[in-house]
Amino acid sequence: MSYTIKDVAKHANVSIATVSRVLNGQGGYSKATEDKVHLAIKELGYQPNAFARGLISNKSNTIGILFPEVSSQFSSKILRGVEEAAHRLDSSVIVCNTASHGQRTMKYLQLLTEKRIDGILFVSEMITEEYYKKIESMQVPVVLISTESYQYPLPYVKVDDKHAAFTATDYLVKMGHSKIGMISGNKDDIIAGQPRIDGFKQALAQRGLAIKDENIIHSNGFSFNDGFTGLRRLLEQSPDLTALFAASDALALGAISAAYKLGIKIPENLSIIGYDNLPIAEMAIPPLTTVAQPLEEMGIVAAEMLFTMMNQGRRVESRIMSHSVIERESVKKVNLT
Amino acid sequence: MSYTIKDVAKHANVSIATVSRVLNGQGGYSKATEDKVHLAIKELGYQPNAFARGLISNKSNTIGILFPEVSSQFSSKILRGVEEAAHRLDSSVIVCNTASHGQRTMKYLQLLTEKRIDGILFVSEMITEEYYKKIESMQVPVVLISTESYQYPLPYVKVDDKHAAFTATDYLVKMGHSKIGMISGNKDDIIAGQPRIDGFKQALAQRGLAIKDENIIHSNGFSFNDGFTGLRRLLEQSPDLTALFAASDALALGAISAAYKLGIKIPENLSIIGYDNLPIAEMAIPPLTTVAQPLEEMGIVAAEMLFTMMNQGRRVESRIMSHSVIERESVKKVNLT
DNA sequence: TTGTATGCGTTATCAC
DNA sequence: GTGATAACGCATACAA
Repeated sequence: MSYTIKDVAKHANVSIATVSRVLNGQGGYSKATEDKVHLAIKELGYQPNAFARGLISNKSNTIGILFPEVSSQFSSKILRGVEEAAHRLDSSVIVCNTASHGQRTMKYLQLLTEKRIDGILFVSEMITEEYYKKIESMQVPVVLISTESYQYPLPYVKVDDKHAAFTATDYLVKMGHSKIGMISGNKDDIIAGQPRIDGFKQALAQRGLAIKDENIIHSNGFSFNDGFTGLRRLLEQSPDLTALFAASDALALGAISAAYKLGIKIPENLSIIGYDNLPIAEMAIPPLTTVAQPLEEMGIVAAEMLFTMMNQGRRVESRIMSHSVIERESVKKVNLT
Repeated sequence: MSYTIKDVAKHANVSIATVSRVLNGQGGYSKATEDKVHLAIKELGYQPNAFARGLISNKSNTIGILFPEVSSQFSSKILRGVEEAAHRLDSSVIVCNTASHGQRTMKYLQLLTEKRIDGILFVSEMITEEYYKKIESMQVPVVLISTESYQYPLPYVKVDDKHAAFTATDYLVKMGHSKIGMISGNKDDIIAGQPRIDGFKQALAQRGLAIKDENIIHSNGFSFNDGFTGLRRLLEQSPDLTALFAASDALALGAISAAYKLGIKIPENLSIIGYDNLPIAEMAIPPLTTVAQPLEEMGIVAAEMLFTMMNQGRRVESRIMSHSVIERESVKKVNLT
């Protein structure tokens, strides 16, 4: 197979202990032997074996990250950030696509345990009791991304959904709109669903605007199709809306598409603000004004939190990342009445 | 730390050999001991240690995949497929973002070697001599995705770029267009650049249409921005084009955006066909007609190829995946003159 | 400054 | 059917 320190030792005429020492740069050897060893390593093309190292150190230099769906722009951006942070610390990242499926998630956790990964990142999903117990038994640090747990003491990094939704809605109001609708995600989603609805309502209330149920459409999810069908339904209920807050960029894009079919001009006839600031927001026609979540940075921050937990063994504070509205061209300023 | 088979053995009053046997379901033990062992495993919450197993088997049940950029819809889709196939075989996948950077790529390969991954997937990038030597020394199967190597005998899975570009262009011709332009990627890219240009030209030639240099814009890449600026440049050179083949969906979306700014209606004034069929194609306004690559399936197929190489140790045939045009609304049928 | 020996958790080869 | 025990490749405590 491949060479071991034993081979290197023989080749360099030293003991394996010495080889191990120079390999880890621990000092305690002469320059001469160091050179000898390095030479032998090079000549043989020796490659350290992470299995053997891991067996001793009980560390894998690998972290695991679980997504409900890896192939979304949302996930990709986070993954990009995580990967970057991990790479800086010579760590690898294993991706897991849970498909929001309990059994599948548990299987991943099992695999990750056996591989003795150093930490876990959990994205966008609720932590069930089953997950938590498993995680706890793994004795490994965990950080939540874009979700949080009310029942279990797990650190997280996310934006304040309610606040961000408030900001989005308030932006619409500031631009002169008073008849504002919303297409929300699933309202049973206590992280990304209800809080954004609450933020929306609170912004209206604070400005003294009426909150009407027929101005809100509750979708099943946050997808393009949800937005597409959502807009039709919304406009049937409330034809006179002048502005719309979509709880995700995908929803917003779907709404824009539906508007296009319906002959409704954006932003002339209807202003739309999204949520997320995915790459697609910029590509939309018109370019989508939206509330940005710093996804890539969230990935970096979460990974860094994980590493400090791993390496320094200390607890870490959750982080609320700041959001901001990115003004593009889907919202029109309107004269206040 | 965590329990070992030794603990389990003691707990069940058997030897570690027996524990190992039932753990691997090898038979050669009585039902009674089997139950005893299973019970002990459960009671202790024993977790096998992949390090120890790997040390013996020299297998990690992990594969590595290298992308120039993980956070693109293109990469995500492939990753999704790979992940799916790997999961079915209880394998994990480590993602690496090379940023098309030689040194970074080499470092990843180094990490993957040390971790004794079972196979490598290489996406969208040229294999340099340096990479190939490293890969060869790793003694591990490799499959290329959406790229191929003319110098090294590495199996790949991709679509036929030239053919697909031909198909796209020919579709435009069949729809009645004769003044057709192209925004290509980098023409120095011998995989996704030049071949698509060749396919474009060949389709025109076959139909007896003139091939004019000013009808082709060579971008630096395949991005939205390249398409955005590309369309302006193209139209300056050739104002009377009625149709456009964009060598990627991102290019196409950029072109659509530019057209929107320019007051050019798609498809009334200009028909556009893209390449890739990413999710964004469907979200475009108008929805983009495009040549589809089955990205997710390519990921699955490539991973499966890798696994048969790994497990059966035999060589494997490269796969040309079939493409198809997805008709949406960005191409208008025109009367033949 | 260097070498010897032990153990990390498993699997596998022997014996019994 | 079952149990010792020797690897696997490395790090490290202890000797020298």
